[in-house]
Amino acid sequence: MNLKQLQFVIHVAETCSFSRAAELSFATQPTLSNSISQLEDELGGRLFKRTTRSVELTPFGEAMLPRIKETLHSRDELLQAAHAFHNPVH
Amino acid sequence: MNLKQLQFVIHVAETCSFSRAAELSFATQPTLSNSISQLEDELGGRLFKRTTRSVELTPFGEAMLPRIKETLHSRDELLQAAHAFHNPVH
DNA sequence: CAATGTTACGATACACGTAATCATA
DNA sequence: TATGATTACGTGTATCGTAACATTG
Repeated sequence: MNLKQLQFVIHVAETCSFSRAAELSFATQPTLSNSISQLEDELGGRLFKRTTRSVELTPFGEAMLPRIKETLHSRDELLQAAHAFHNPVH
Repeated sequence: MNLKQLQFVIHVAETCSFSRAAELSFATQPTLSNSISQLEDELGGRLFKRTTRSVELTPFGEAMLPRIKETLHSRDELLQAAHAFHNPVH
């Protein structure tokens, strides 16, 4: 599991599409597809239900999404805090 | 920035030693040293003050540590939630 | 000078993209 | 059958470990 995979999940959930999520992520569709499959294997279940015309979160995906967002949010706060430390508000 | 680097930081902070942290992390000292240097570059400052006999957190490191722990904690909760979803308590 | 962190460098593995394939609305 | 996801596969890069080096208490 890594942070990039989590960001991919967010983008897929937001766009309901692997191809559009790939654009958002500056990656190709296969790269994103593989990366998410790998994460799904690690988490023990599918996060998305795919058909050729639609992508939607599974119940498992719904359950994981808030946790995933929280983890990415923590990362963002960490980066912001690092930046703020070196550029303090006077 | 990745989760492994964050875990390395925790181990170094806990042991006050790169070599002991490397053991905890199942990595070699150079690997850990490089990985942390890379993170420090990305965050814009040294997290640890090194001498040959001691390693201690810098003020910047002190400031980042809680954020780092929080991010790793979020990841742990995500993994636990995934496990719990497939092994619900009856 | 002994213990510990860093640098250099080569090998291996992994991530990524291209191309081809599969699936379904 | 056209759109969009997956699989196959080769390549380039990044990660990791070994060995050599630097540093300092």
